[in-house]
Formats: sequence, structure tokens, C-alpha cells
Amino acid sequence: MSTPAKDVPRYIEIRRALAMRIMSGDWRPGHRVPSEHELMEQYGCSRMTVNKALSTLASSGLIVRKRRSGSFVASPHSQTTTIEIHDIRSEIVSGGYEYSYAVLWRRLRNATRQDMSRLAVTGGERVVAVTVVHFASELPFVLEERIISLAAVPEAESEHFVTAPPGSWLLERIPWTQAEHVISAVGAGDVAAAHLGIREGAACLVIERKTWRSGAPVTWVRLTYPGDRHQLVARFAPATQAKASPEPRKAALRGDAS
Amino acid sequence: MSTPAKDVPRYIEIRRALAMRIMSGDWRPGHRVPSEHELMEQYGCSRMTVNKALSTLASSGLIVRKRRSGSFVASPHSQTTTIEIHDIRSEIVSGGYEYSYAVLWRRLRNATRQDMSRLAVTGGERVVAVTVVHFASELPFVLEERIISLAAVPEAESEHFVTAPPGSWLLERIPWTQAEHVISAVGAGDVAAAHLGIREGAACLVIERKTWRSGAPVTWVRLTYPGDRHQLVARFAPATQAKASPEPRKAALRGDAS
DNA sequence: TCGATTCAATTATATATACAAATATTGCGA
DNA sequence: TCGCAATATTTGTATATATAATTGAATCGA
Repeated sequence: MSTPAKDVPRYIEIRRALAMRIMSGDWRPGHRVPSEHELMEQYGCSRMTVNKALSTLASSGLIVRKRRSGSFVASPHSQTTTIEIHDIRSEIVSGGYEYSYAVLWRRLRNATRQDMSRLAVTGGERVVAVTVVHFASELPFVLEERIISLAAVPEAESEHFVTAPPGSWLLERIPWTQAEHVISAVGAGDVAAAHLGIREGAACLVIERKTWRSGAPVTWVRLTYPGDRHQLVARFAPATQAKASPEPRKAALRGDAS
Repeated sequence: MSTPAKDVPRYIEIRRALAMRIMSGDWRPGHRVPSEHELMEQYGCSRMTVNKALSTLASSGLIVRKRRSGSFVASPHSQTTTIEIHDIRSEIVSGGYEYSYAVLWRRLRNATRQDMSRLAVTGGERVVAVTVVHFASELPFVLEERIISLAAVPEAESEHFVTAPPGSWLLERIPWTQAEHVISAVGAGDVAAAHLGIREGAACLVIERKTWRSGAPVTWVRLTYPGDRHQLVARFAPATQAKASPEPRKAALRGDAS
């Protein structure tokens, strides 16, 4: 009945066995898992192998480890889950829709007070503000309002986003970043309602993202999705497998075939 | 100017150095990072140490590794971010509010077709359906609609949730689970509007969660938050430190001091 | 030229070992 | 009994080494 374990490495085998005991409820939160020495005897392998199993279990949050005390089953006081927020283009294309976008307007300006608060800067730098609508097969999919710091991305001064939308364009130039996402629900304002073709006040899923690169603010963006057309999906299972989230599905248009 | 690295382990030091090169844009996506042998010479340490640095970098998604080919800087085609969805009680308490809840109703029934679809089961098992409002200092905070499979949690048959709300009660009994979250924005229905004290049609942030335990469905829950009072916040930084998400903040009431 | 085979580079896993760091427990002395 | 020092346990890190698996590249033969 258990898995035949054809070619799975020792440390994954051990990790799975321990994860099973925990997730089945056999070992309750706070329970002490055997020490590395005990497991080493139990499984007939070296301490380093056991250590790898336990370390990865710990990094996935299933256990906590403490020197001299031992390893203990963690208490899950929160559900942590990984969501993938995709590039809008691939999000639409991979859903089987045809992608297009339109730049509504683009402006160069000195940062307003609002811009500064959004970018989390104090000095009044110059910014590009741009608003774009993305379409999934002619249907308005999301409204993108963006501010780009020219200090961080000087090339943006002369870029009009005719060949690529701001998100993709930036991703090309700012490869790895830190980000903060805020997800909320708001009623559509008049601008959003007009451009998304929805009723004013209709519920929208809003994702705001601030992006830094090595501490320096790069861009702020607000994505407004019509609430009846879009949702975020996230799967989570504690690491029995290698990855923390075995199959994190992307944000999807509603009404897809199950 | 760089960190003095007082007592940081070798492998973290190496990982940081590599992460810096990647995040600064010095090494673009697709760039081949030196092989373990090269890094081993470069840093004057053993291959296992380099391997640990690279493995953890890979598991955090900053690089991808392939045998015989080498390790390459990953292309960030999606922003993955971890959000923590807390136990509602601690969410409210840690925000400095006083927590209370009220069970609106609770029912035992054979699973309706809707119940079955929500729990992702086909057979008509018996379920408990319960609806609860949670308050943050008297203010309605969230509406919880829940279905619990009696096959998975028989004790729920006689539980009326007077000492603990269903979420906490379940967490006590079913600590480790897999879950799927769906986050969306919807206009408040009449029930939600009445119990949350908001206008019908007002935007609400809705989190639906299906929970399994070793493959068997346990519970389904829909949490409806008034959109103007609640948001989800998630921070992400690629692993320069040990953890993938250094400081994931919790869902928060709006209007907190910045 | 094409395909199969061999070779070699690189990562993946595993072992044995050593020492360091943290800290719970024990024991000793005042 | 109280405080402190010694001790032992457990995890954390590092090394040296060995073997396996994967697969790009080169070689060789027809």
C-alpha cells in the first residue's frame, strides 16, 4: 500500500516518512521527533543524510529545530501559501486567449506626493506614469496603473511601450527584485469602470505591487481586475515532495472548463 | 562598504555573493554561474559547501541547475510570493483589537450538491454547515461560511463551537493539511451585507479554502472580508537570507498607522 | 551525412569524520 | 538551598571522498 520507492534518494525517503507521521496527526505539534543519531540508526544511514532530511523539513516549516533540545513538530498557527503572480501577457496567452494591450496615456512628471508615497521615497524624483489596459481576446482583462522611477530606470524616459507593455519591458531590464504585494477588493472607480467595461462600484480584485532593486524603489503598479472575471489560486502542501508548493496554479479567468 | 561577515557560515556567504551578482543584474537571466569546482577553488572551500550554497539558491528559485550543463540564473517570468493567512483570532488580536465571534447557525445535513462540489467529493456524506461572524472590537470583521466533512472529523457532529470558533477548533484536531486557496473579489450578497454591516454589492475580499488531509477532504470555508477594511500583504525577496520570504506580513486591518 | 557509441563535465547523493555552538542537566561547593 | 561550573546532548557547519546519474560533446563507422 505504501509507495514502492523505486529510485527515490534516501533523504527524501526519510523526509517523507517523517512528514507522513506529522501530517497524519500521528505526531502532534510539539511532539519531539527522534534525534539525528536515533534516525541514523533507525534508517541505517549516515548522520549527514538524516541531517539533510531534517534540514529541508525545517526549512519547509514542518518542524523546528533547536540545539541540544532536539527537533519538534511545528505548530501551524498560520496557513502560508504561495501564489504566483504571472506576467500578464503569459497569463492571458496560457489561458488560450489572444493578448493585446493599449497604452491609455503616459506622462513624465516630478513625483507628486502620492507618487512618493507609492514608491516609498521622500525626495521628489522624476517619474514616468503610465496607464495601460490589457485585453484577453478583445475583452478588457486588467487595468494597469504604473509609476516608474527614472532614477532607477533612466531608459524609461524615452520609452513609449509600443512594442512591449511596461511590465514585460521592465522585467527585461530589472531582473531580480524584492517586492511587496497588497491584495484587496475595491469597488471600481469611474476610470476603471469605463476602461474595463464594468459598472461603477463593481467589485474588483486589486493587486498593488511595490518593487525595489537592492533597496532602491523601482516601480509601483496597481492592477485592477474585474472581480467577476478573475481570481488568484494557490495550492499548498507542506514539503513531502521537493517543492513547497507542488502545483501552484496561476491566476485564471473564471469560467474555464473544470 | 560590504558586510563584515562576522560569523556567517561559509555557505551563506557564498550564497549571498552569488545572489548579489544576480539581483544586481550583473548576471542576467540565463547566465551560467560557475560550476561547483570553479567556485570551490574561488572560495577555497570544499565542494560540499559550494553545493549547499547552490542547492539552497536553487530551491529558492534564483537559479536552475542541470546535470552536465551547469547552473544558470533563472528567468523571472512570474512573481511568486508567499502570503500568510492567519488564524482569524490571532489576526485580530495581534492587530490590537478585541476578539469575539458569534455562531449564526449550525446545521447537520447530508451533503447537498453544492456541498459536494465545494468539498470536492462525489458521494453524499454527512456534513456540518456552520456560519460564523468574527468581530474585531465589536466591528464585524469577517463572515465565515464553513462545511466540515463528518467522515473526516466525526467529533464535529456534537460540537457547537461555543468555546472556540470552527477554524481554531479544527486546527486543534487536524493540524497539518494540504489546502487550496482561491482569492477573489465579489460584491456583498444580502446575507454578507447584513451580517457585516455593509452595503449590498459593496466589494468584498473573499478567500475560499478547501482543505485535505492525506487526500481526504476535511473542510471547505469561505471567508468574506469587507473590502474597505481588509487586505492581504505579502513581501518577497529572493533568498539572500535563509528564508524565502524574510518578513511576510499578515493580513491587516486598513487604517493602521504606517 | 547520419546515427550510434563513447567520453567527459557537472550535478546529485551518500558516507565518515571533525569540530563548533548552543543549551539542558548535573553536580559541586559555599 | 542557591549559584555556578562542568558535562553531556543535540544540532550546525565544514571537509574529504566516493559513486551514480544525466547529458552535451566528440568520435567513429557505415
